[in-house]
Amino acid sequence: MKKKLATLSDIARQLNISVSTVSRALHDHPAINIKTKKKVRLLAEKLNYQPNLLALNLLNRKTNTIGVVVPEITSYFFSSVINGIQDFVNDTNYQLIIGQSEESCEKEKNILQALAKVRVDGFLISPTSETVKPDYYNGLIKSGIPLVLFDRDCVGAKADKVLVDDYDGAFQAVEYLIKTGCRRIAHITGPSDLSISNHRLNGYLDALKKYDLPKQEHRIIEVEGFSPEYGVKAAKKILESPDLPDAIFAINDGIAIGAMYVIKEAGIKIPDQISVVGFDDEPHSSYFIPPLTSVWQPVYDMGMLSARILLNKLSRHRQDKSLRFELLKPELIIRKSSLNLPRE
Amino acid sequence: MKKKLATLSDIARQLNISVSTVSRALHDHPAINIKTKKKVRLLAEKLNYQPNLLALNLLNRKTNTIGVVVPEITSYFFSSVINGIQDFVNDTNYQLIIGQSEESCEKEKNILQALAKVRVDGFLISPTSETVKPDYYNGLIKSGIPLVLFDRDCVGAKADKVLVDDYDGAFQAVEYLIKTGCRRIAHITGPSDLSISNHRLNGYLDALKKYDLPKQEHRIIEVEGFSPEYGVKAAKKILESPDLPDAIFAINDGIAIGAMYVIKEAGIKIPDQISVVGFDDEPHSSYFIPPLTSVWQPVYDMGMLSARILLNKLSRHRQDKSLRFELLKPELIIRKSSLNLPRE
DNA sequence: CTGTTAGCGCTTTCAG
DNA sequence: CTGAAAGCGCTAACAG
Repeated sequence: MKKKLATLSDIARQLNISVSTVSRALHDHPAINIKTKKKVRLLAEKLNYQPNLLALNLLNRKTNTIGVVVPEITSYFFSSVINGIQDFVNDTNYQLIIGQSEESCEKEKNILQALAKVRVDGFLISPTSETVKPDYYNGLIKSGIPLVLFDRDCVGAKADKVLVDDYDGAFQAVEYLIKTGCRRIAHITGPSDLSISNHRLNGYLDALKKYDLPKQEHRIIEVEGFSPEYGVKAAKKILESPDLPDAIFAINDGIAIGAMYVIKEAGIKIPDQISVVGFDDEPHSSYFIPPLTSVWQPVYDMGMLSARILLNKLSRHRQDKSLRFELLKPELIIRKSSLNLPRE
Repeated sequence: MKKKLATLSDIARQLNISVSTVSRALHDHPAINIKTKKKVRLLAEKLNYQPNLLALNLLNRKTNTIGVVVPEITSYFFSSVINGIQDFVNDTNYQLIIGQSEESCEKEKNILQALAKVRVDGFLISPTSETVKPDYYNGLIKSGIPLVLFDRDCVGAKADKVLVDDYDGAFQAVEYLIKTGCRRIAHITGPSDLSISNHRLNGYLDALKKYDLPKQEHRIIEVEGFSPEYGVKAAKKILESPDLPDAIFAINDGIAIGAMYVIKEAGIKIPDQISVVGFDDEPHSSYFIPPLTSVWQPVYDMGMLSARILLNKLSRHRQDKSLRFELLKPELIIRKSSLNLPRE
């Protein structure tokens, strides 16, 4: 049933010339008679000839595809990064193959293995929250497949990296809260294995330190996931305590949104009684009431840049060993879920 | 620099046997000496031999990849469908290549063309809002690449289809609004070329008709996009009119959220003065205050089912001409952005 | 200007 | 039980 598409030799046979002539004609090789070219082109058109990329790939030992592996695709964050990657790659002749690790280290490994088998030319990876050791990554690199890590770091991986300065984002957010008068600032942090959790936590702690505010263990709540239901849980725990905070800095918008929900339901006023700040600046966040103050990250750019770096590396034949480490700057977007900064 | 992986002939040479023997040994061919098998296996292991899929693909004229083309990947809706597809495909040896048409018919065509060139075995497509004519789809099908359409229909396409009963979802929503006492129900509809827009609009109209409520043109507002900002625009237009509605049924949650924002800002009470109902039941929707009533769709199942149908078709050698048409049932999830249904 | 040949890595007859 | 050879579709070096 499978219809066979026309091949070079089909054309060659019908025209009584050799395959190589046909190939050359189609590639506009200078040393080919104009008339022959025309003949070939015409027939190719008529037969709807499509070069068989499989053959080319085999010949070139190159597939012009790159593998993108992210923890999940449904979050605004990762899908936007992928968008950036796509848009960059669109202007090239590369294709994307996308895999989801679902935060499972083993799944990630399987995907990587499978994609290596189909001979992707390179990888764009955001590690799972379980991924601790860089061994497998380094194995891939050693076997000749370049790889760039984005958003999440994996220390020890000998790869290019494109990260966001999470520490700085968190610091900005918390410093801002302090400047607006908040003194009892709670933090909802993420899984402690995750680089971004730690960086944001450190930003939070250092901001407190800078203003001589004490670190209070009971104000730091850890959640295992990033969706609103975890925020709900965390916020309930916070509200149970008699010692209410006057601000909550959440690891991301999903958590912040869940928290806001609980707080508002409890009749507590945002931001008058409690300020709330998130991270990611998701598109819906500005439509809550009050609109959520959040740390914006250059997600799209992160995708673009990662792709650019990978393709760049791919195009250089002589592998240069230098590794790029890019740290993109986040930006605090102030909305009404936090107090106004009094003019200084 | 590109490290060459071990090939069959590498193994053959080192063992002083022929490639075919190696190939057979690795495939556990019955007619091969056990000792030879062991030798071969051992060396293959040691050399970390990986079969070259490119060669296999060329040989089999099959790539074991399927192309997924959606308007966008950043929306919860499509990324969840993709999730379903992924999960189904994971248990097979197929890979996914994902493309975004960005609602542009031309872009879609380009992607389809590119993916056909890399010889994907089949397509899973959700047409753009511009796509009207099924010609290109039918061309692909005729050329031997099977294709299933999901979520959005394209009349005339000779493909399997997996759709959601949008008409029914809309009807449920509006009937419910009527039963809770709403009489002046506005509808924010989507691009009129889009099948889902029309089906939902028709559901809305027929529900009105069933209860002898007049169709009022000025209560039907069309938007060109699905994100909150369009909802904001539409809601502002609605609020400008002196003749306020007592309910708004929005084409999707994004629009509903934008509308809710404007309404609440205007000091109008939801649901006391205006009920709001969306479509899609996005994960954030239940965390707004009031939580958004919405029509849930079996997105994940839609992905699963589409993939199942495609792979099924791919596995049958003799193409059976029968086309499947699946209409999945949506479900109204009642929350507090609409009035309670009085017990009947 | 054009044809012949070899080879990318693998499977599969066809012969031993 | 094993090997030789052909072929998937294409390109490129080498001859004319």
